[in-house]
Amino acid sequence: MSAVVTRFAPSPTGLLHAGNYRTAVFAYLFAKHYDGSFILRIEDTDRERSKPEYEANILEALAWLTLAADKQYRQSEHRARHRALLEKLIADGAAYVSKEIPKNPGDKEEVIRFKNPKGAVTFADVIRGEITMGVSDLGDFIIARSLDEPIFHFAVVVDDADEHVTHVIRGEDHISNTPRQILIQRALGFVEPIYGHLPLILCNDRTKLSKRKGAKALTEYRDLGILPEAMLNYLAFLGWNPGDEREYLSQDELVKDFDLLRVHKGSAIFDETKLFSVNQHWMRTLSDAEFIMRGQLVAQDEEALRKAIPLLKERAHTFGEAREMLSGELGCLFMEPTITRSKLVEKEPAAAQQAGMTKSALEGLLEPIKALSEGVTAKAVKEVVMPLADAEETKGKGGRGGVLWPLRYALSGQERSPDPFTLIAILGPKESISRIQKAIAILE
RNA sequence: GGCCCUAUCGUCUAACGGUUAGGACGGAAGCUUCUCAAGCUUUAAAUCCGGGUUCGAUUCCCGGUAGGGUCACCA
Repeated sequence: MSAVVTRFAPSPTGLLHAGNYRTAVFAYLFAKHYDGSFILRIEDTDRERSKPEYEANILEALAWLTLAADKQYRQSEHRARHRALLEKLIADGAAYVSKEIPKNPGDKEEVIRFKNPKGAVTFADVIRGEITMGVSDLGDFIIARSLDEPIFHFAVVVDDADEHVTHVIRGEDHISNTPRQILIQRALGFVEPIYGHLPLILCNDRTKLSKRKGAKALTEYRDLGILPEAMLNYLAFLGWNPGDEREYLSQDELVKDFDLLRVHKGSAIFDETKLFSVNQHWMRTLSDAEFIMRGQLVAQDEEALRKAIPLLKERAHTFGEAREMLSGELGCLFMEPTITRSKLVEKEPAAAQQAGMTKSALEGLLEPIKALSEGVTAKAVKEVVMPLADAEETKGKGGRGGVLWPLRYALSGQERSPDPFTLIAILGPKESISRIQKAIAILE
């Protein structure tokens, strides 16, 4: 049995989205699972619409997803071969030059049509079983605009045969193209590859994913701070699963377990929320150093940044979000916050508006915190501070919150933030004292 | 409209005739807790409908219905 060869054949006529790349993922995983090869063919036969920047984007996206092609070429490089076979088909009488009345601007007055043998074509699809389609209605379909301008159907058939592609793995939207391609194959005497038509990836409205409907280019997710291993994992699980209850698989594991036979027939909706949650999982598997590097995280205080990583790991779903947090809700770790008196005394019982209780609570924290050493852990801080807060609670003066709220607010300047123990551990006792003293000053 | 494909919780899916129809994401509740986040626990939530076949259908067959794809001198 010959080695498995699959291909991904995008046309560089736009930015490709997750649905397009899911096809690449499956073709890649299938080939690699069987130790075969994966070919990238840029289908640039449409000279008008093909653009170098789109091709560059495809290359970038594939590299990001770590889907390495064993071979890569542009379809236009095979023009001579296409021309030769077109001539052969015409010589054989299987195709002919046809005079046309141009219907649209750009239409040729002469094209090459394939002589349709009529009848029906049946082919086997690994995912769907046998499919039979009548072919008469197609008429003598066009296979080239001229000897040097083959149309998709023709170029695909020739290239797949020449590259010894054994499995044509592509989207379900190609099912109706398959019969005419098989007709061309037969006329050329090529062996028929095995087909596997993947279910489509849909938008929320259940129609084919498309840029027009707001589907992001795959590279946008990269820019948002999605990890390639997360995207790969998520994409692989759209229409496939390993058959057990594992949800997070690495590329190696995917290659090991992937099989076309377990691919679904029904289409799936692309769910960004789930993608983000998968991404969070993969972010959490990173070491703190990797997290900083791969997330391209920067902060004035590198030491504080390092200490803030665990916080980011529990909060951020993407690196973009992590970067925002560093200057947003976690900004207090790097910059002194501005605080207001009214927020500071928010937990003060209504009876005592003089802020006296808050002030004394903060003052009571000064000495114990001062006694802490630099590099103290959040747990150790809690052991010192919590008893003080508990004491307030037993005195019935507003509970722990009477101490913890002003403390946390003095340190963070935020209504919502990590707990004060963690804050002190990251800021260090010295900076913490400084902030608490400023809060006390406001209450004078 | 013709042709083709498809159909399990809101979403991704498991269950190759026999399960209390399982898991994950999301949701809700509780615990924890000064807040947020996380974590832990609990919970709601599905076999499109109708016929067959069978002792027994999510599963096999047929018919509906619904959704999708495709009908270019694009790919």
